[in-house]
Parts: sequence; structure tokens; C-alpha cells
Amino acid sequence: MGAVKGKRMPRAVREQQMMDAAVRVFGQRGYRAASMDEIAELAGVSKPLVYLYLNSKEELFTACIRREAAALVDAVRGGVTPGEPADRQLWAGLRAFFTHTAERPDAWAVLHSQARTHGEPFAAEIAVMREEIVAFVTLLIAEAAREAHDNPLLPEQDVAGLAEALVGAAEALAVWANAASGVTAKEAAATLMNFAWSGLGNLMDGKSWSPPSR
Amino acid sequence: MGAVKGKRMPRAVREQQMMDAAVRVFGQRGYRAASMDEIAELAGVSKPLVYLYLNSKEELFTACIRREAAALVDAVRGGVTPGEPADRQLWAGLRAFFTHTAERPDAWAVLHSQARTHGEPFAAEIAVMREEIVAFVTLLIAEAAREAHDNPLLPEQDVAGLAEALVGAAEALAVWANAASGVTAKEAAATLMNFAWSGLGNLMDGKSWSPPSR
Amino acid sequence: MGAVKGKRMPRAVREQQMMDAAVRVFGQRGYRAASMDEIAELAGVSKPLVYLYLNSKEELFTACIRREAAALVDAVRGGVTPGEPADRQLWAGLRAFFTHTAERPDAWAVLHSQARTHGEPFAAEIAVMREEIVAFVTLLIAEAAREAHDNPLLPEQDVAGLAEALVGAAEALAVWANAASGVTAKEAAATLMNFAWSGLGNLMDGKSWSPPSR
Amino acid sequence: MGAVKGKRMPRAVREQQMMDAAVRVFGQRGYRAASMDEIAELAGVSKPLVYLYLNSKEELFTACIRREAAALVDAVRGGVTPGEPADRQLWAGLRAFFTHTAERPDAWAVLHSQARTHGEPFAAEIAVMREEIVAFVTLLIAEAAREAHDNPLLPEQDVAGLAEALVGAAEALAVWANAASGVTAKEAAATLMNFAWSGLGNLMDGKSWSPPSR
DNA sequence: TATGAATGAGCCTTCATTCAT
DNA sequence: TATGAATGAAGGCTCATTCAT
Repeated sequence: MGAVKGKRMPRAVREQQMMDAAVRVFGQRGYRAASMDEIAELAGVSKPLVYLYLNSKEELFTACIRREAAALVDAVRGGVTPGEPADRQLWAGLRAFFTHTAERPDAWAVLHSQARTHGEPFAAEIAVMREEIVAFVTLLIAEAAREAHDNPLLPEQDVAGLAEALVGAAEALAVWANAASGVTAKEAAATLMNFAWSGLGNLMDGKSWSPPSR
Repeated sequence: MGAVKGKRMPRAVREQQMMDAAVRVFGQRGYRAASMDEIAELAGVSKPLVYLYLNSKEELFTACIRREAAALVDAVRGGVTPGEPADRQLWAGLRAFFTHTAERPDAWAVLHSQARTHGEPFAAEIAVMREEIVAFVTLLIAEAAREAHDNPLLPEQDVAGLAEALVGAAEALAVWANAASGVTAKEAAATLMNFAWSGLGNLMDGKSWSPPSR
Repeated sequence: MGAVKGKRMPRAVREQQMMDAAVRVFGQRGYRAASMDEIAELAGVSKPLVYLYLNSKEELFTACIRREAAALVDAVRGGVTPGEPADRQLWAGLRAFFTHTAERPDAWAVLHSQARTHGEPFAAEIAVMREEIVAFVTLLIAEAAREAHDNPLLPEQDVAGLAEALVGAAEALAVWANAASGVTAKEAAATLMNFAWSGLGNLMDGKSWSPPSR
Repeated sequence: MGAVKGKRMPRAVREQQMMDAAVRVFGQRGYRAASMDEIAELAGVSKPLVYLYLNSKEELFTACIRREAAALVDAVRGGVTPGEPADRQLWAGLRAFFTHTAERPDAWAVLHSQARTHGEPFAAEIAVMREEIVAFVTLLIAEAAREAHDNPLLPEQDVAGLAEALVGAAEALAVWANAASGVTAKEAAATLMNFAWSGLGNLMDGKSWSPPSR
């Protein structure tokens, strides 16, 4: 997959090849354990060329994060049809999410595992993407509330927590599905929809769970 | 906190000091970026002593993982009163979990972020702990089903997915609460209980969400 | 001797420079006491380059052993004219041997002293070279026996011991000549020829020394 | 063999135990690769005690060399009956030598291999012992010359070389016999006597080998 | 556009050696 | 007599990064 190793290709193409290699190595070895040597070799390029195009390990990693974050967000957005009922939108988004992460496990490892565990420059990139997704989910929850009732019953702070929990659960399921093969993207999405939507439905009807008095 | 840095302490004490330092450095820097020099210095000890007692960076990391995994599991188990209704057990367990992770953020980083992203020797350790917790949650869900009805309605495979999602959501909320200070352990637990329990309740009543036909 | 220290030389050249330095340091300090730092410095190169080309201390040492063993065997073989009478061949071989060891004392130290005292990976290399030489000498002794009589009088096992003793004596004399300067290669060779050849001659005439009955 | 590990033994005994252990470890691992830790453990003693008695690794090694050198010289001297004919003395000395080196391979490795390859402090010790033995052999050769003729025919310098060669051959045979088990001390001694004595006898009769004119 | 040659810096690990009891 | 606790110093090895072509 990808262009042949041959020489003299336009910069844009070479850069993609390098980032493909980098995502693979970063995803499998981790940021620190990945070596520029291995990345260059896997890209079929000499090391100085990697530096010429991507400047440094840090920038290369950042570039990978950005590219894969954008790809993931695009996949999710692309799977959703705006205007549909909120539950169908969520369902479609989750399916797109699980499908994408299953298709690109190294990219998912980079985004979910590596970028978040290696300090500020990278964690911030992920935070941006995650906030985008959380915001999207928050919107859907709010819209669902609007669909069910005239006025949303849920205070904003609660919605934020719920969205966070939903996204977290989705992430965990993506890891789980990737590891324990046997669970398809569709099944994972269904499990989560069942879990979340029914619960949310109850919440929006005002049937919230109350902690014991003591 | 902890004994004075002074010299000549019994081995067992020194080992704990070293592991305290190691958890902090591993948690903040990550496994690869952490240097034995920094750990030794933070422990108030020379590097050779660290090697004398803990043998290698890898073994030191493993020792940290094991100690903190045991501490976390103990905290959760200790917070739960067996025999109580399943929802109260879950509530108590979640509160203990969020309290513990908030009190020891570096330990939580080690367990959740670092150990899982640095290859087999360590990921396996975490898998063991995680399975223990997932099994516990699975039991609670099954018990809840039993409490609500005479026969559990949920097939085993589904329960596994639900437990996985619940644990994943809890982990994500722990990170979220740790980062965005302002959310207490109690609030996080309440959010998750609301989210999960209501949804689960619906499921057990057979009101599951169904994907659109196409 | 050797190319200028200057920078940017082709790999093959640099490798030889490094091995020159390594032979010197290994020969003078011993395998364990030699430091890669010193070798690199003596070679006029940074340490990483040594590792880039020679991989490890062990492989570097092995490479030195192989190069110098080949050089020594070549020198001895090159000094001998096949087809000549056995005694002249032995004489020529010994002269070449003593000349070579005197010219390259560090190489001789590596082969004779260091490689044999530092465990299996290296001792095996030397064993190969030594067997080659012992075999050569064994052939000469057998040929001498054939020249002197129609049938060789010496049983094979004895010849092996004799060759071993002759080679051992030569090795000791090489060390002795290297240390107590004042003995030339020619003198050493003459001493040994006198010592050995006369004895061998007698043996082949059947005049062997017999141990006392008790 | 040797006293039980038990505590509180007189210094002299402990010292011997330590040196026993040291000879074994030095002989098998080499001077540099041997660790004081391993020696102390093998001696059944704590490391500080080794330092209390033997002061340093260097002094410990030197003490081992001296003890084993004395033991070897004593063994050879003890095997020889002064006043007997020179050939019987040499024969007896060689048998004692090969027997001793076969019985104590680690000690022989220390003397022959390790001490001579690790720099001045140690090589000097060996030189002393070796000179003693070479001198003894030199005497025997001279005496043999006296027995055979009224006046020695051999110039001193030649005798020195011959003795050196003889000792060197003996050393090589000792290594050979130790490695290739199957050769007894008696056989090794006989091989060497045959080889050497006949040659020496010829030499003393004036029948020396002459190098070709060119 | 592309690369062979080269290095400063740092890290894991080990070892001989000593202190305090 | 004997040892548990502790360290300064150094060595092997790797890595991100650059120079010169």
C-alpha cells in the first residue's frame, strides 16, 4: 500500500509516506521507544530527509497526531447525517468511530495511548480533538433532551459529565474491541447505545438515581 | 510524610521510599522518560542502592505497578460492604475508586496511562488487575439483574461489554476529574451512577435500544 | 602510519583505523580493562561511530581477533615455500612467525594472551587459528619422517603432542623475545630449530628417551 | 572440602577460605570479570570481611598468585631428588608439574593465563616464579652438559633460550592436557622428554641444526 | 531532492570500596 | 570477629540531530 519506494517523489507524497511509517512505529513502540532510524527505514528514506521535511521527532509526532485526529473526526462527522434524530446521529457516529479505530489500530494507539501519556506538547493536541468530540456528543445529548421535552431538564454541568463518560466508555470499548478480536464495530456500538441511551432516556424523564442518604 | 531522609534505614523502609519516588517520576514523566537518576535523587538515595534493592528499571516499574494495583483494588474492595444491594455496592465502589485515584494521581497515571502503553511485561500486569475489577462489576450487574427479576435477562456476552463500558467510563471520568479540578469524587460517582444505573435498569426491564433497520 | 585523522573518510578506511586502535588498546590493557572510550579516542573518532560500524565491544574484539589471526596465518604461510624439504619449510615458517609477532606486539598480545583468557566466544576463534597452525606443523613433522625413512615411525598421537609442544615453545619464545629485547627473530627461530629438529631427528631414528622403570 | 561455613573461625583459616574462593573465581572468570561479591559469597563471608583481611582486589589477587606460585614451585621441587642424573631430575620435575597443574586447573589458569595478562603488578609476580623455574631448568641443562662432557659446549645465551623454550613447551602442554582430557600427566611428560632430551643430547654432542646459507 | 558520515549527551547498569554497628 | 547499608566512579550502549556533498 502506498507508492513504491523509488526515488525522487514530490515532497507531499514523501511526507505522507514518512507519516505513515511514523504512525506505525509510534503506535507500536510508543513515542520514546520509537527511533527515528526505524521510522526512516520503514519509510524507505534516509534519516536526514525526515529531518528536512518534518524537522524533529517532536514535530513529526505532532504532525502524526494532527493528521490522525483530523482523520478520526472526519470519519465520525462523515458518518453522521445532520438533521436526523439525535439517537440515530449518535448511533451513526459511534459506528463510524468503532469502524475507524478498528481499521487503523496504530493510529488509534497513537491518539488514545501515546499522545496522552507523553507530556504537554502532545496531550494538548489530543485535548483539542477530544473536546471537539465531547462537544459534539454534548450537543447530541442536549438535542435529545430537546426532542424529548420542550425544555432541557439537565443542567449543563451534568451534561458535560455525561458526555465525558460516554466518550470514555467508547474509548475503552474501542481498545477492548481491538484487543479481544471477536467484537465487531457494530456490536460495540450497539452495546454502548443500549447502555447509554436507555440510561440517558431515564435521566431525561427525571428518573435519576439518588445516592443513599448516608 | 514518610520517614526522614536520614541515612541507614532498614531495607524494607528504603524500598518503600524508592517506590514512592518511582511512582511519582514514572507517573509524571512516563516509563521511558523517567530516569533512574531522578528516581534515586527523589528517593534521597544513591543510584546503586536502587539497583541493589530493585534490580532494574523494568523490575522497579513492575514492582510499582503491582503495589499500586493492589492498593487500588484494596481501596475499592474496602469501600464496599458485601451483601448490600447491588446499586449501593456499585455506588460505594465508585466513590472509593474516584477517591483513591484523586488522592494518588501519580499512581493512577502509572496504572492507567503508563503501564498500558509500554509493552507486554507491564500491560499484562494491568490486564490482571483490570480483569479483577471488571469481574467484580460484572458480578454486581448480574446481581442487580437477579434483584430486579427472578431470572437474569442479560446474556453473558452483553454483560461483559456493559461492564467493560462502565469501567472504561469510570476510568475516563477519573482522568477528567483529576485534570479539571472542581469535580469531586462524589460528583463523579453520582454522574456515573446516574448514567449507568438508569440505563442498566431499562435494559433489565427489556427496554433496550434498537438500531435502525438500515 | 595510516591515513590522517581528518574527517569524512569512507567506511572501510575508518573501520580499519578503529581496529588498529582497538588492537592496540586490547593488546595493552586487556579485553575487560580496555574501554570503548579509549579506543574511540585513539582512533580519532567518536564512540557512537565505533558502535555504528562495529556494533559492540564483543564484536569489535572478535573482528580484531579474526583480522590478526588471518594476518598471522598469512604471514607464516607466505614465508614458506611449499615443496621444499620439511626442515627448510619449518625454518622459514618460524622466521616468518617470529618476525610477524615482533613487528606487531599488540596483535600478538591480543591473539596469544587476551583472546585465550576471556571466555568462549573468543577462545574458540583462537582455537581455530591454532589448530590450523598445529595441523601445518604436524604435516611438516610427518613429511620429515617420510623424507628420513620410507615409513613414518611416529604414531599419530605422538606427532600431535610433538606439534603441540613445538607450537607452544614457539609461542613462549615469541613472548620472551618481545619482552627481553635483544633477541632477534632469526635467533629465536634458530634456537627453536636447534632444539626441536635435532630431537625430532633422533626420534625418527628411533633413539627415543625412555622413562626410568619406576 | 575445607571447613564448614560456620562463623567465628580464626583469621588464618578464613583467609585460606577466601583465597580458595578467589582462586576459583579468578581462574574461571578472569581478574577483571571476577567480582568481589561473587568471591565473598563463594567464601561464605560478607564482603567487608574480605576487605578487612585482604585489603583490596589487587592485593587479594596478588596473594592468590603468590600462594599458588609457591605451591607450584614446591610441588616441582618436591618431586625432584637432588643429586640424581639431570635427565631423571627433569623427568621427575615435569611429572610433578603436569600432575600439579592437572589437579588445580583454576590455580593454573590464574598463574598462566590471568596473572600474565593483567598488567604490571601481577605480571611481575609471575616473572619471579617463572625465572625461578627457568633457572632450575637452566641448571639441569648445564649439569647435563657437564655429565656428558667435561666442558659445557653450549654458550650461556643459548642455554637460556633452550630453557625458555622447554618451559614454554611444558606450559603449552599443560594447557593442552587440561583442555583435551585424555592425556595424562605421565604421557605429557614423556612426550616432552622425548622431544626435548633427544634434541638437547644432540646439541651437546655438537650435532646442531644449521640454517641454510640464504 | 537526497544521503553517507559523524557526534554530544544521556541513560542503564556494575563494581570496588567504605561506614556504622 | 563480623555484617547490613550505602556510594563515587566509570563503562557499554543508544538516540536525536547535523554536516558536507
